[in-house]
Amino acid sequence: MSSPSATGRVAGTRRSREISIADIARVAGVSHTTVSRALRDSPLISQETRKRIQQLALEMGYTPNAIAQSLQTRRTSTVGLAVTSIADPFLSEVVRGVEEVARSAGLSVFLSATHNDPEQEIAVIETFHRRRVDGILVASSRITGEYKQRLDQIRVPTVLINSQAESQYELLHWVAVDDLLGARLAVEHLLALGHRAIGYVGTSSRPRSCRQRLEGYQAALASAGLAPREEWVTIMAAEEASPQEDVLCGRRALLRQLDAGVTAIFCQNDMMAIGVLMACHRRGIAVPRELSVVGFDDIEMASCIIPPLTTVRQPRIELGRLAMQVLLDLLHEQEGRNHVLAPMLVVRESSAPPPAS
Amino acid sequence: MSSPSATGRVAGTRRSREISIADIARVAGVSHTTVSRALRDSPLISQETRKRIQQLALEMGYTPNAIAQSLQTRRTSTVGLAVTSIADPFLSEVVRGVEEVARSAGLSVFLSATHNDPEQEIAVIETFHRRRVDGILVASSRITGEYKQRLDQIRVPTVLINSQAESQYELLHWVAVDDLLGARLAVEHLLALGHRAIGYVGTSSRPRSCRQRLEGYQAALASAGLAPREEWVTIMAAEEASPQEDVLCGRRALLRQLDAGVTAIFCQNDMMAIGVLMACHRRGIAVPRELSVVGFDDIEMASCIIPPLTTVRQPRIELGRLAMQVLLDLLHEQEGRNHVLAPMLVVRESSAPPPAS
DNA sequence: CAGCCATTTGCACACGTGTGCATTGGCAGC
DNA sequence: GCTGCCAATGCACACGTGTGCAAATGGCTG
Repeated sequence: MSSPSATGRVAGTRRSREISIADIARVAGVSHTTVSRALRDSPLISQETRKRIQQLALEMGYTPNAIAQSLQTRRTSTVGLAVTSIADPFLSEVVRGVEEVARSAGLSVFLSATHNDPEQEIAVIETFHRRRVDGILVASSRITGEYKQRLDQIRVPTVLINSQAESQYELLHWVAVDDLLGARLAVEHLLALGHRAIGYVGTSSRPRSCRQRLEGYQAALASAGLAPREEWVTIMAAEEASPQEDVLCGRRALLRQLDAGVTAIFCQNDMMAIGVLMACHRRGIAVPRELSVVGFDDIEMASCIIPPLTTVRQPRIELGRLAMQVLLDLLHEQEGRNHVLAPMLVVRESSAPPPAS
Repeated sequence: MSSPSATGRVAGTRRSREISIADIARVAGVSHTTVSRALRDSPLISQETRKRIQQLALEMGYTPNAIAQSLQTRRTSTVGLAVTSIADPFLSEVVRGVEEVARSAGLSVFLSATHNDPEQEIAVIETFHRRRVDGILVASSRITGEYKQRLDQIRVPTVLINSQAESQYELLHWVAVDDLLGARLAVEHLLALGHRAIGYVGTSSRPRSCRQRLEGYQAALASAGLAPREEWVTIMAAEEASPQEDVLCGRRALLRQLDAGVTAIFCQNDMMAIGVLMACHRRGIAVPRELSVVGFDDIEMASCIIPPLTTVRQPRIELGRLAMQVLLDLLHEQEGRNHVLAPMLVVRESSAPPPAS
């Protein structure tokens, strides 16, 4: 599969030591103190020497050693971002938002994947701590209660994004989308179209959003005077929280939903909805004529597939930006405010009135 | 849009100093030297005190300070990864592969976006250097010749992934997919189906892969004894290298391609192909009956859309893994071998014989 | 019993930068 | 000329960890 081609120059000549302020000091005939101050534009240093030293630093190709600075100042200007899956289209946008804000604030971002495994999540956070990040962001966290006290001990400002842990914790900050509202918007849309038998397809890999969206679904049905039937709800068992897995869950769920006799399906997320659509395509079921399908998230793909998916839009980039903003506030010793973002219904072409029976 | 909800505990109680090996030494009644050695399992320390100190460290909740370690050892166990766009489905997988290998080697990854802007790419690399990363990975690099000498000065092991820079540079290492071969596979597939008027749609935002795929396209046509016509080739001007932009380019390109009278279109990547498909959908053109469309990359979405896209699969995760592996070799003072990965044709349902005219 | 060696521990310095305080030199005011 | 003040610079230490070398201890051998 792979073929060697060119061979780069061997890294034999060991990387010579980087030049430091001491080197500049030697050349300039001053102390390293003066250089340090000159480079930071300290008013203690005369305009003249300041310019001279800055010029010299430039000529010598000096790059400040952030490691040494961090050790001294006890701030690394670094944050850790833990996500369940890097290739998840939903999380990609969140990461993008985080990086965007972090970068403009002069912070660098460590990215690590947890694969939806609490153990790995803890390991990732410990690594972040070891590297003395100034703050930590965790998307779809599944940290359990027993680890909370360790987090308390570490005492690094932490913000959770759409936490999947069932128990909240007053020490942690968070940013999340209102799942309950989103689910209600979706189901009310289907009800308004005339559907009466509406199914819900969720996954156990994200327990909290699954439960909350289920509750929103049930609330909407109840408001319409409908008693939700047990067989309308399909929760697929899954450990991994990957797009592939979600699609598979969606595909597998279709049969059960059809057996339950629903005319519309509300899915926990877009990938599962796409799985349902693919299964429909395979079985020759016309969407939305015979069956309506609604997703959740509004990932890029939702508008690209055929039929374009009716879904609930989560402000994904905004979620990342906001989480990073909250973390910035915490780093500036301000109190961090938690946020609940409102999702939005996006009607496309995968939903329509039920077939006249 | 957002509503404040709970208010977290104010971070007022300033994070007390982390405990250090000196603290452990004090409690254990030994010197910090002994603690340092004991924690690193040095044979210089007696089994007994080693155990005792390790136990103590555990009880006191000690976490080694990687910053201080880095300053001392001059290795940060850190790599920088620069990508043009974080939310790009192609790059997401590459990032995933990189992170996977890096993590299993005990390295942490800094992630930064360059937005396909050489200036920002340089700034990102400078930041990585300031943080003294052990190595740098750049996906879709656009670094120009004049910056090369600066890179030479920095002297950080660097590996390029699918570099878009036209001029190669012997000091840098790289991993790439064989664009020329991929394009030939795609076009030969269309030729085998009977197409004779085949178009090419590319974008100027990734000049190198655009050129190479164009060359592969031309080579395939030439091999079939066809003289490629100028109007069959559409290169869309674009600065940004984002999925959205690519889709737009694809949509806009369709008209020109139809005017040129082609019966099949080979696109520089899947997002552009999706753009073409969407434009077809809008104009009521049936794919593949009236027009065949072939993409490049084989992103997740390619198999989810309707019709499922015929495309050229790039081993994306493998690309990331391999790049990181080459970097690891370089870090271990071994010579780094450059690699060319072979892409693979994936035939789905967006390609078929041309309509009988 | 002296001397040697192995084992275990600590001293002191290094990594590169930031900063409180002391020091130096120049100049104005008396 | 002396004093006081201000501007400019340097000394020395700190941040937390790793390591070469010296030192202490104890056991063993000649």
